[in-house]
Amino acid sequence: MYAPQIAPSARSATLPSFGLAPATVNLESVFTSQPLETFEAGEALFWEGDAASHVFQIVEGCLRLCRILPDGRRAVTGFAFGGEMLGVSFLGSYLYTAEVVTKVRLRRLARGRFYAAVDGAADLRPQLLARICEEMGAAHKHMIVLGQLSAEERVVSFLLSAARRTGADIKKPVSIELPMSRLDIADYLGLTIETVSRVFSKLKRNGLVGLEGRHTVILRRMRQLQDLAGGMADDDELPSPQVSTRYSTVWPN
Amino acid sequence: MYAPQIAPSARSATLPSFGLAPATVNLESVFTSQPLETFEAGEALFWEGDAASHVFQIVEGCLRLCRILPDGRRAVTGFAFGGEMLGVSFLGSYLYTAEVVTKVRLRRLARGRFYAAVDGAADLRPQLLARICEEMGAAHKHMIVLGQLSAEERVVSFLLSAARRTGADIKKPVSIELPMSRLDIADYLGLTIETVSRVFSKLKRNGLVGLEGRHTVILRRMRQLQDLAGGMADDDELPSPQVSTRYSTVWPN
DNA sequence: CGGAAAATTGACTTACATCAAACTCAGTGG
DNA sequence: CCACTGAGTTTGATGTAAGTCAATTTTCCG
Repeated sequence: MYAPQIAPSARSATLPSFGLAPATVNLESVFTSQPLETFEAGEALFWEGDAASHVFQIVEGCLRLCRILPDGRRAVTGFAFGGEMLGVSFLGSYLYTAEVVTKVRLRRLARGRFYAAVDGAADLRPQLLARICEEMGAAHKHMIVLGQLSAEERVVSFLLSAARRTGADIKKPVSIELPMSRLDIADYLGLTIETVSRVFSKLKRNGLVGLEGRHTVILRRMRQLQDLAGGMADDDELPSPQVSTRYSTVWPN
Repeated sequence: MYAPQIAPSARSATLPSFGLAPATVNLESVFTSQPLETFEAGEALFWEGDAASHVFQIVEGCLRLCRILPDGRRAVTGFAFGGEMLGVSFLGSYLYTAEVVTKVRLRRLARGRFYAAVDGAADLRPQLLARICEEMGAAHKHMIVLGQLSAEERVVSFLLSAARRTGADIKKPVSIELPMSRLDIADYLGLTIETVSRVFSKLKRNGLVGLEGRHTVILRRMRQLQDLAGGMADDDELPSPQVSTRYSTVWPN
């Protein structure tokens, strides 16, 4: 899992709904009447510790989610992209600062209104829970990456997560965009810039990836990359599509 | 936070509900008609990857929540104690194996029934969300511990989290019980047994803690311990008691 | 008690961090 | 259009926190 934020649930967007699916409404529809806002690179959507006043639906762009420790160290806890929601799983205040990496277009809704809307629609409640559960799964996975994997394993699993985000077949070479800086990646993976850079260089030297400019990586040897990921390559996207699409009014399980 | 599982919400249990609080039901009450089960040390409650069939309410005891990587490495993603719930934030299958550290007494409920019960009571829905948000906050905190803190900082922040669990005043010396083994702690903190042990010894040598047997630690110099925790000592237990107790029928914010 | 598992301690190694250049490249202005 | 600039990145040399390997020592349970 690339971003610990609520995943875009690509399936429900891309699959036709057949005759079966009664999916009357989906979570995204809650935002449809909200105006589209734009944030430029460098701006902050909200700050860690701020009262969590809104829930956001990212339409496009990339955000960096981070916290600063008292002594200045920075932890990037995740990235958020178009199609995801932000701010759903916070209690009173935001857990992190959300900063724009590349120009973001989004819709927002006051938390109270968001929850009221979801709470009022029996269809939506299980969808919200499912989203949060996905986010939880991502957080757990990242814990393991940070706690158990070597530098190389961390970087490779990051690249593979990014690849998976594209939706492309993960068996075949893919070109991925990494809009964030090396520092962002380093702070996300609990490494230094230099270490991230050295792993990139080594992967390139061994022909596993190609680097084009600062922000695009071509993953070439998918099999070998999988092997280097130390077991954090597989198992995302657990096979449970039934929740979001087909039986959307039913609680998980 | 110590355990990434849903916190016991100590306040709602200990505070009187005054006249104001209309709190008709609380989340725990959903389990009251379920029989009390017992699990002995070493048993597993469920396994990572199993279909997530039940939600558990831990009455007493301690559990270790862990995942095994393909190559045998083990990650302990958290511990669970009496008063907490387990299995709430899973989609289709359990994200980790739950193993009993010390004899556990619990009640369980089929997930479908649990969610139906919560979904049917407008009072309970915000409570469930609040619980999951707390769990999310704990997961985020642990990410930072694993990604940014030194060995000493990790161990100290672990000790302080354990101290906070006791509910005692965190300014004054406390004696804490650590029922889990050093290996469990090491795998939780992304360190080795030896490193954990060395940090314990150093803290003892410097008079910051006392060690009595394998499982009890006396925290003596709270101020200095706080300083060594590298900024992960404070800020749990965010001031948002309103959700669970006083306005329990209202969504956060 | 005795014995095995758990924990501690010590000597040594290593993966990653740190410090310090050099290089790249996207803007900007001449 | 190209030189200049500075942030971002890569590369290299060196340092160090934590890991590994290997004995002890402690604990606790029968």
